[in-house]
This record gives sequence, structure tokens and C-alpha cells, in this order.
Amino acid sequence: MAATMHDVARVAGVSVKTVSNVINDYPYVRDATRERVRSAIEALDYRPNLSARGLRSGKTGVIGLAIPELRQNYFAELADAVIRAAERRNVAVLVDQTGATREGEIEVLAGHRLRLTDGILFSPEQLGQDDIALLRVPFPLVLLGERMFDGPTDHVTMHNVGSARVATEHLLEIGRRRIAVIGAHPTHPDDIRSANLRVRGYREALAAAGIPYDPALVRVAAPWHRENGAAAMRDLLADGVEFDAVFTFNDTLGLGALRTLGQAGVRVPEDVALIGLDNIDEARFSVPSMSSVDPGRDQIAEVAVDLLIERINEKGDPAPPRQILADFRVAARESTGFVDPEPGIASAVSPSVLAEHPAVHGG
Amino acid sequence: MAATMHDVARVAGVSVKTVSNVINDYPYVRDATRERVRSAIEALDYRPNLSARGLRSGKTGVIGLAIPELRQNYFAELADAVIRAAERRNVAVLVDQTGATREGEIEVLAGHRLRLTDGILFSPEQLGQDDIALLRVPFPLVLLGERMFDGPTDHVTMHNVGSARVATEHLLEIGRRRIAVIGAHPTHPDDIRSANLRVRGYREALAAAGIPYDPALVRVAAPWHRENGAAAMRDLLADGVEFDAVFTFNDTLGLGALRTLGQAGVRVPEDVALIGLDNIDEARFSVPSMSSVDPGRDQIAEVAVDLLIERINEKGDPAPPRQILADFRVAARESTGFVDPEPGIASAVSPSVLAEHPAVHGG
DNA sequence: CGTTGTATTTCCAACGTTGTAGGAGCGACT
DNA sequence: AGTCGCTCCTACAACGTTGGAAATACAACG
Repeated sequence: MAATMHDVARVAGVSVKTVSNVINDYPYVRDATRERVRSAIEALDYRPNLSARGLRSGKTGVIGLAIPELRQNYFAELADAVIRAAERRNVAVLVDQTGATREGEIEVLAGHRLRLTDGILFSPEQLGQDDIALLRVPFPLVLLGERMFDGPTDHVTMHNVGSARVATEHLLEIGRRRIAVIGAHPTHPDDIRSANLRVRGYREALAAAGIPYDPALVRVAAPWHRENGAAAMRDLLADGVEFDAVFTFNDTLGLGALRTLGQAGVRVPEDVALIGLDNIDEARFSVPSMSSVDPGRDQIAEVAVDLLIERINEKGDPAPPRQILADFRVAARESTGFVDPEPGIASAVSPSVLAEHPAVHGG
Repeated sequence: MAATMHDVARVAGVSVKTVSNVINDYPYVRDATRERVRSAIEALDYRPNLSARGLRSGKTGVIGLAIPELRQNYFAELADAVIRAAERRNVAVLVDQTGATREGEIEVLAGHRLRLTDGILFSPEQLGQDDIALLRVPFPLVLLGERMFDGPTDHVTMHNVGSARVATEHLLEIGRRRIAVIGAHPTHPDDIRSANLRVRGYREALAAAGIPYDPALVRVAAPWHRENGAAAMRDLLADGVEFDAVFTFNDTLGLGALRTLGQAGVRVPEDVALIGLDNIDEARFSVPSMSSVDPGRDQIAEVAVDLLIERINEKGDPAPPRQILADFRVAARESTGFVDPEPGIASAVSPSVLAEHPAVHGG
């Protein structure tokens, strides 16, 4: 049977409340007493019962992370970053997979899953702008990703327009003029979600360079999985559209496209340059290694955890929702004609950086 | 303020205990009463407070999963499978990353992390056979992976020897005779850990085919990361050793090796055939797609969660520790001369199966 | 030497749930 | 009628912790 606070109190010769005070760093405890309690804790290998603490204090010290699927690299890396950030703040993370289904995501918001948590970080994939109303939930919620905007919650996201613009600019800078795009969504153009924001960034870069926009170069692919990247590239090649570069809206699409290009005998970057977006680890190890835009995932995780903890500890009227955009930068690799310092042994933080782009913060 | 059992009791006109009984499916509740309680629960949108339940019952309904790093694909896919398996059993999963450090892994066993959990699934990467004593912990613990054997806990693992043997046999079947290996560890050959077990499987297959063992073909690579696979392959090529096939001890090594082969202009599979082990999603999408041995990860996750829950609910003297080996099979793809049914669009469960190998179960 | 103020400690209740024990109602059997 | 056995329900205590208030100690002050 594990030791309780009462056991510690008995051994130290104090009341349970004094033990509690020591544990919670209450200042008015004599040093000698504190020391006695400390050594009793040590001697009994006492650990506070978190259920009891949670019951009494209303906080469990656990946050939830709801994502579509861990097996998608992007989310695995996001979860990795979130767990690290949470650990630094002494918070544990319950991971829930929605399976990328609408029902799964609605269940998260209904609070039927992830019950033991003080608040939830949520990265929706199926819910969109029309579902904003669902975000009005009775628990702290911080949104990740880029599918819903101007909702009632804090929101931490990459800079879609900016990232897409610098990706396109990168291709323009190396002299490409017929830049295809893979990953558009067949939705209403007013739609604010990321696919459209990225198309917007692409068009901004083209316009700034004085290059006409050609709809034949913009390819639909949804969801952003490898197979759809591969398929879109096959279509592009089959259609006989002329192009000398591709910007895929995420790295997974890019890896699929890269595979198709390889099979078709198209040389990368000589015939077609390619850049992705997300900068997942895998991008450094494809053949050729794939250029990408790093959307600031670690920063997103850190900021999101901070915001959530802030909300959890918030007293009184809630502050207005905030939207944070992360910094982003281009990681240039072989697929756009750059050479990794050590091919295949790139360091964890890729040093092959072309440019840093501080993003807008605040809401 | 969220509704409590007392609120429900008041609305339904019964005692709190009756509400509790309804929730816990206690049989002796009149249908009419049950119905009244149910609709009160519905009306108030009541959810049991899990901290209180945990305090009273001693169980939190949460299990811990301690792995090195989510950003390693293998562990992301393992975590994915574990979370799915746990969800089916109404259990939530707290994920902890040890960072692949010895200290992190020792902390897990010391019980300093993952406190709110009823038990832990642990996949060690740094601890080895010498650390068996550390496994004698005062909470339910099920070991995943293949670094420690014959310990005091249940253990679910892939069949290292068998998987390595069929991988090698697969290369032999397609006519290769000079089969290199990447991923050996520079340890004592008695060492029981997976690298050596895989070497053993490799040698068994060679011996069965009457092919002499050539130490020059066995390459050290540790840890099993892409960069080390790439480096080992560079060494292999630089040394001028003749070989017509490679078996890498995991897929990540294989992808690194594949990259080096591509850069060096060596054709796969024409000049060198390649097979990995783990069958991570990524293997289906490399260029060329990579053959691998599927070690039965989903089965491992299911069985491990079952064993852990069984241990958590175990009363009285603990049953003796069990060791479970998962079934494994070869997934043949382009890197060994097979063609995916739909290149780049392989289905989730790869249909390109050569052979199934039911493994030994039991302890 | 009592008074005041501040430092330190203790006491008590409460958080929301479930285990235990027991009571009420009712039909069946002696 | 009394007893038994079953169904259904309730009262109470307890799980281990912390908030709040109250009690005690101790120093400084008048």
C-alpha cells in the first residue's frame, strides 16, 4: 500500500496540513519543520495521490491533445513537440485520435472523450468554418491548425498565406516560371481554410513577380496524403501541361509527387523543382531531399500549451480570444537545387535555411 | 458548474447511490427507476467526475505509454495502434517520451512520471538485459519491444529471429547470394537484444541455404536512424565489398541506405535488392518502394493493452510473467523486384504479401 | 506584564464517488 | 402469523487531498 500524507505526517510528527503546505511551497513553514517533512517524504517514498488532489482542487494536471492520427508524420511531430512543451510545465498529455472523422471531432468538442483533462488542444481536420458554433464549449480549448478562424477560442496556427508565398518565391528565385500547385481543395473560393489560404499565398507571389495565373497548373488533392500527391502528379504529367516546378501544399503530398516523378523519369530538380510545406523529418531523407517551408511547429506547440495553461488558470471573465501565427522559414534542399551540408545526415534543426520570416503575432 | 451525482439524484427523486448503481449497471434497479435516472442524467448532461471515481475506486482508467520519441515513425505507429486498442477498451492513454535516454527510462520505472495511470506500457531503448532488476516495480507494467528478456513482467514483442530469417529467405528466394546486413550492434555476441537476434535469424537462413557467413557483409549501425543507414551503406560501397542484396534491421535504416544507393547510382533492385523490417507506412512510398517484414505491430498493441488491463484488474497473487511473440509476414515491394498493385496507392494493409508466418505464442 | 502583530501550525470540512451494511416491501413457505 | 428469501433502495462512511479559519507560539512594544 502506498504511503499517504497521513503516514508522512505521523513520521514527521506534524499535521497533514503541514505536509500539504510543504508540498505546495506554502511560505510559512519553519525550515526545521520543512526539513523533517521532506525527509519523511523521502523515507516513505511518498507520492501525492493525484486523484485526490484533482478531486479537491478541481485540476488534474493533464491536458488533452486531439489530433486526427498519429501515423501522419505531421501530427506525430506535433504531438512530440506538445508533449515536450507540456512536460516542461509539469503537465501530462492524454492523446486522442479522432481518426480524421467528423464524428470523432464532434465527440471531442462534446467533451465525451478526454474527460480527465483540464483543457484540450484540438487540431481539427474535418470541421470547418461552418462549425464555429461547436467551439463554444464549457472547458478551456485551444485550436491548432488552420481550418477554423475567428472562433470563440484561442487559436495557434501557421501562417498559411505567408508560408505559401515564400515557398512560391523560393521557386521563382531559382528561375522557375511555370509553377504547378498540388493540394487545392474543391471548395468555394471564399472558404478561408488552409488550402485556399495557400492558393492565395501562391497567387500573391506570382502577382508580385508579374507572372500570370494559370488555373491548369492548380491541382486538387484531398486529403493531403501521399497517394493523392502521387495521383495528382500522374494527372499533371498525363495532361501534358508544361511546368518546371511544383509546390505541394504539404510534405506528404510532395513525397507522393516525388515518387511519381521518379517513376516517370522526370529529373528533380533539373526538369522539375519541388518544394513542400511542413518540413517534416522525412523531407530531409527522400531522394532527392525535399525543400520545404518550416511552419514553426515547435513554436506552435510551446505557445499553444502556454495559452491553454493560461486559460485553465484564468479567473473571472475570460480574456478575448487570441490568434497567434508562428514564424516560418524556407529549408532549401536538393529538390530545389540546394545541397545539404551532409547529404543524408542533416542535423535535427536543418541548417540549410534560406531566409527567416518573422510572422505577425497577436490577434 | 458541472452537474454532480447529487443533482441527478435530486432531479430523479432517488438517492445518490441509486444513481451510482444505474451508472455502474447494478442489476437490482427497477426499470422505471433506471429510466428516471437515465433521463435526469440526460437532462443535466451529467458526466461522472473521474477524479472522484479514481479516488474512491483506486483506478483512473488511464494507462501510460512510455516510448523513446513520437517523431520516430515506428513509435508513432505503435502509439497509434495502442491508443486505438485502448479506446476500444474504454481506457485513455497518457503518452510519455523518454527522449531515448537512460535517465528518462529509469524515471519511468521509478514511477516519477506517468503518475495518474493504472499501469504502464513501456518500450525501452536504452535499458538492457543488465537492468532487469529495475523492472520489479510496484505497479502493473508490460514491456514492449525486444531489449530485455525473462524479466519479472509480461512482455510483448516481435519475433526477432523469425522476422530476420524470413527477410533473409526472401532475398535468397529471388536469387541473391551476397547479402549484406546493416544494423548490427558492437556488443558482446551473447547479448540477447534485438540486433543480435536479427543477426542470428540472418545466419540461420544463410546456413539453411548452405551459404557461408561473411563478416565483411555485416555492418554496424546504431542507433537505427536514417543517417546511420545512409552512412553504413556509404562505407559498404566505399569498402568495395561485393554484394547483391541488403537486409537492414529496420525500415529507417533501409530508407537511409536507399538514399545512399540512389545517390551512388546503384540500381535497386537490379544491382542491389533491399529489404527492411518494421513495415512502417513510409516503406510503401519510397522510390523504389521498399520491401519489409511486418512484425505484427497492431497485434502487439492489442495484446499488450489486454495484458496490461488484465494485470491492473488482477486480484491476489500475480500470475507468472508471460511472453508473447507476434505473427509476422513479408511485404514484398519494388526493392526486391515485386510490383505494388497500384504504385504509390497501396492500401493501408499492404496486399503485396508473400507469406504469412504464425509465430510462437505463450511463455 | 498585558497587548498587538506576525509567523507557524492545526483542525475541520469538503471535493464526488462507491463499498458496506442494512432497511423496506413483498411473495412464498412453514 | 412468523419466517425466509429475494428485489430494490437508502444512509453512512471513506478514499487522500487542500481551502479556510482558527489556534498557538513567539517577538516586539507600550
